[in-house]
Amino acid sequence: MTEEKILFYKKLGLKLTPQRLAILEFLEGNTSHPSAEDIYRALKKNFPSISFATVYNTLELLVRKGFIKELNIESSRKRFDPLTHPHHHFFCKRCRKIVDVNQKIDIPIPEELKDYDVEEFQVVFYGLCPDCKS
Amino acid sequence: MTEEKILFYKKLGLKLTPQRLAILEFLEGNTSHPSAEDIYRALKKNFPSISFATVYNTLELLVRKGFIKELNIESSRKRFDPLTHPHHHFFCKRCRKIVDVNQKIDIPIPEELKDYDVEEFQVVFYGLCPDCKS
DNA sequence: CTAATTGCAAAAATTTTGCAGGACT
DNA sequence: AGTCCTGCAAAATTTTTGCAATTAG
Repeated sequence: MTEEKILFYKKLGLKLTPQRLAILEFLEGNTSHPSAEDIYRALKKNFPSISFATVYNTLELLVRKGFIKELNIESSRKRFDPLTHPHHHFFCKRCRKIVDVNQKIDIPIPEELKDYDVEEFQVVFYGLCPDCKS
Repeated sequence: MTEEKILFYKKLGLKLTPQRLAILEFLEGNTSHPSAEDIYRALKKNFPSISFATVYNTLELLVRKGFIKELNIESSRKRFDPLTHPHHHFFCKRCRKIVDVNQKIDIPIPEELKDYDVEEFQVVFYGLCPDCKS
C-alpha cells in the first residue's frame, strides 16, 4: 500500500496496526467478495498469529467507517466488498460466486415507499455464471 | 386453511402433517418475513411439542418445492416469504423490518452479464421506515 | 504514557444432522 | 406395511465477547 494511502487512512482516525494493513491490502482491488473466513485463511499464511477476533473487529470497523461494504447475499454468511460506490451484483447459485455489476441502474423509488426514507438500493441478479451454465 | 388448499398441496406431493399445516397456515398471508426462530416461537404456543428440526426441515422443503422463498437480506439470518411471485423488498436498517414492494420494476439485463444465465433479479431498498425515521 | 488493539478461548446465535420412535398414505 | 416425518440432542458453522498482554500514536 502507498504511503499516501496510509496517510489517508490515518487522517480518518484509523489506527493502522500491521494486522489492519494486511486486511486492507488483501481487500484492495479484490473482486472475489471474500467472507471473514476467506480473509482469515488468506492472511494466516503470511501472518500466522492473526486471530478471528481481529479479522471480525477490523471488518466491523472498516464497515462502520465506510471503507468497505458488507454484503448479505449468500445465505447465512457475510461477504465483504472493497468497492463502496453504489453498484450491484450477480450471484451464481451453483458456485456461489459474487460478481460486480457496475452498470448504472435507474429505478424510480416505488410509490408504495413514499413515506419511507430510502437511502439506497441494491440489485442482485441470480442465475448461473458462464463457468457453471455448461 | 381451506380443503381446496390442502388438496392443492397434496396433489403436489406434499405430505401434510399437522406440523406442516401449522407452518403453512402461519405463513399464509404473513407479511412480516419471519425468521425460523420467529416461526418456531409462534407455533410453540399452540403446538408445544414442535421442534426446531421440524421447522427447519419444513422450511427447506417448502423452499425446494417453490411454495415459499428464502430471503437473504438481514445479516446472517434467513427470513421467509410466502409470496413467491417476483417482487422486491425494503429493509429498515433500524428496526430490521422487511416490507414487500410489489410495484413492477423493469431493468434491462446489464451488458456485462451477457454471458451469464440470469434467471431473476431482486431489488432491496435500504433506509428507514416511517416508524423509525422520526 | 494512555487508550486502543490483539489473540486466546469461551460463548452466543443460527442452522444442520443422526437416530429411534411414530405417523401418514 | 413401508416410507417418510418428528423430536431430541449433539454438532457444525458463523459471529461475538471478556480479558490480560501488547502496541500505536
